[in-house]
Amino acid sequence: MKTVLMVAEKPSLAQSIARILSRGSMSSRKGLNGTCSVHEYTGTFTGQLVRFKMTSVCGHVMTLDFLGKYNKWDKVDPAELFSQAPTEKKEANPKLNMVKFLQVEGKGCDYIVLWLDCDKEGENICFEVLDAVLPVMNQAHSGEKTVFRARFSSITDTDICTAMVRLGEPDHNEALSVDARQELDLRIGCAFTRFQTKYFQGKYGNLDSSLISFGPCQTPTLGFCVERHDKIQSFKPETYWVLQAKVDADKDRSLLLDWDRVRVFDREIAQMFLNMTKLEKEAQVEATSRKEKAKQRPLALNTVEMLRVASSSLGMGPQHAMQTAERLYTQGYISYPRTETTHYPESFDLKGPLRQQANHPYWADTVKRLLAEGINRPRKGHDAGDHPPITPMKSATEAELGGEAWRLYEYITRHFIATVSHDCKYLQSTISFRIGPERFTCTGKTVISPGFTEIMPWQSVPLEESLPTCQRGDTFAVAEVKMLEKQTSPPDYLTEAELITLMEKHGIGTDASIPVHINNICQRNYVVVESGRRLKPTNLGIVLVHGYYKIDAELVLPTIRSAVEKQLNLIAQGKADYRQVLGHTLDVFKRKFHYFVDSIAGMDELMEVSFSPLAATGKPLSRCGKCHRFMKYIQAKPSRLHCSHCDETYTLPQNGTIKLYKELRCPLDDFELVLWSSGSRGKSYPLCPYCSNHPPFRDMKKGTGCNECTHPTCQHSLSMLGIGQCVECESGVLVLDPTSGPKWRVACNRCSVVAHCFENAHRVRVSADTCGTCEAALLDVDFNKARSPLPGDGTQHTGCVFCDPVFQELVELKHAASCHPMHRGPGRRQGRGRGRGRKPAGKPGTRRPKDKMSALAAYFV
DNA sequence: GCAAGGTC
Repeated sequence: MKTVLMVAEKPSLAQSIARILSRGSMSSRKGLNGTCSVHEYTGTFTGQLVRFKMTSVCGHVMTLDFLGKYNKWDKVDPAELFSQAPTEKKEANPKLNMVKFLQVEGKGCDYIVLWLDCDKEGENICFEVLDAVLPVMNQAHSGEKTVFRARFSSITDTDICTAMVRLGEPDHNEALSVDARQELDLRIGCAFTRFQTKYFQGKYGNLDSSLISFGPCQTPTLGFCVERHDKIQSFKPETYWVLQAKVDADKDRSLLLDWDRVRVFDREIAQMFLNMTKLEKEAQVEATSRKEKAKQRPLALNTVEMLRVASSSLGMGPQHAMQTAERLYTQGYISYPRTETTHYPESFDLKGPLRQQANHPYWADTVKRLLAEGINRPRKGHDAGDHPPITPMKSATEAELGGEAWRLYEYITRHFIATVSHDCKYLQSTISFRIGPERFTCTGKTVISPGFTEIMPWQSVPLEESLPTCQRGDTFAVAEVKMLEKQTSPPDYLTEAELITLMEKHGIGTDASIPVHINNICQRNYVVVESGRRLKPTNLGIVLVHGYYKIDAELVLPTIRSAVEKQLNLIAQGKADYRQVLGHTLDVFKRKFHYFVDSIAGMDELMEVSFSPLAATGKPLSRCGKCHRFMKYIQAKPSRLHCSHCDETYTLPQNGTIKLYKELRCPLDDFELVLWSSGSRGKSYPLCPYCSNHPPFRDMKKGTGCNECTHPTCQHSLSMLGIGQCVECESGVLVLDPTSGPKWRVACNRCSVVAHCFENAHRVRVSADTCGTCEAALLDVDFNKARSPLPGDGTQHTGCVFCDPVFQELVELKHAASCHPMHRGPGRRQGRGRGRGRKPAGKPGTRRPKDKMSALAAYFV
């Protein structure tokens, strides 16, 4: 029997589609990566009985990057990234092992049906899948078609079944347009980012961002925030005047009337109108009207609307809201949360999900009434052909979900119920008055039936006292006419919700990536989130945007994306050649880049005003090995040491504190050593600022400390303080932390493993001798006489931390505090001794011992 | 260390 491989874009879709096509009779198993499942069933395909294997990828299989050597920032001129630097496709998520997985499942299959999402990205993924799978599939008989594309616009039985009988072919042009986008984004984004970062980090000490990034989505996103900031800054308040009249309605009630002229900006004119009206005793009713109006029930919920409401009403940032929604989805509480569609498919079962909510403690009454009286037909929304709108999938309580997840679920559910509720109906009454020659109006709203506002109370029409009944010609006594002086007020900073709307409107990002771009500009410290989730640009953000405006406004305008996308669409439609469009667009941006580099002084002038030069930043800390003057320690991200005399900057490891290390010097370059530590429960090690930036030995990596240095005799080096191979990671060595006493620590120089040992010992040294069993270096330990754990009155003991029975009791394995609990190994019990790294006595392990002697040997080779 | 796009 022949086999048909079918591939969807995500595991959830593979399951839904397989369930539809197999009519529920499939057998499922997990794939080798543990994430994707394979659903199998038999059926007919091109008139023959076949075995179907339905599975999925997880989004893109491949990602684009430069060849390795072009990722070295200090060796490559960013200008080279536009053309010379070659790119390669790498596996997008190596942990998922997607290529291998596809090949295992695809091996021996005869046909392939591609069920990827029906957008350009999906079309591109089709070819990523084919690249992986075609080489291992059975060879086609001559002329037989083996590759098929299923095109569907919703995940409904009819759509999926129709797609299956009308299979087409994947569209190469659409896929190519995505290849072009990837390459443009990569080359342009990286070139500008590297140039800006290096240029400004090399000049200023307090930028407070370790990366000055640029991108065709993130930069316009920042642009919106700064545009609002500029409007606020340049706002000049204007004074205006308003007439306000009050008439007596009943004996104890008065009505406030609005002036039909709304406001005037000339005081004398306002005064004139006041003079014409203030002596009038009566207000005459000129007209009355009563209109029934409706406030529309909401459209079905899509992603961006959910993110807007989450930000503005629930106070949840888009990134966080999306994570919460994803969790609700994987736990089965809501439907797929990434969709642009606001229209329920015709076959969508609205009553099913509604019935599930019929006993919910919060909205049972509303739901029961809807079910009894009949639901309202939802409004016609937009069908993007991706996924149905976001709806609840099962009932849940606050106690069950807790906190944030509950609040988002509650909103999604209330929104869903609202979409099948009736519109809110209210009566709008208007009375038009004349006082002297001036006209005034009074309007009031009274609710006829609340409709959906019952379940979305925050949308309800505010309760007002109804207007008095009257008719044309009636008169009311004027109680007061007065003139109010007011001022126009500036707009406030952009809210996240407004920003999302702007991004959506200009096509910046997609429903899935909008939260990422907003998060980016926060993380880069271009904007900060203020109260009410308003985004206030920082000095850095403002200077960048103003700089772009000065040099080349197109770099920050929202049109930068749409202009490129227009070109890409030509590729997709087969109207333009992929190579030509790519080459042309790269050429345009290469020119822009060179112009930007040549004009950078224009942006620098703005930087100077807000930021201090390196030489004027930081506090003197340690001495330079070249000039022996003090270098300044710059704490702001990225932390570094700067020697203003030599005009050199040495970067330091991030996310920790730096102190002077006893004024000790590196024997190689005479730089004073500093001590890096990662907080009280973490690790610490000395490092030489020069060696860390210019590793002296072949096997020492950039950015590392003395605990990775293979200097044969320096007392701080790995050679002198290293004990043995790490118990958990492959390449690390456990190194004694010489500063850690009296709570002595031995820490891995690569991973987060830390062993706490010999509390209260007053001296610990690494001996030149090694353990006969495991080849680790022995430790020489002196204990305090009063608190010695040694038998008898002994204060001195030499032994192996892993094998010595006395020491084993005194060693406890832990992970540095910064390590996430998820990645922690098994508990402390395993920590005694060498854990899984331990090898049986007398049998040398397969792994080369990385002890002192072997490290030395490696160095002398 | 960089972009934006999928998805987990």
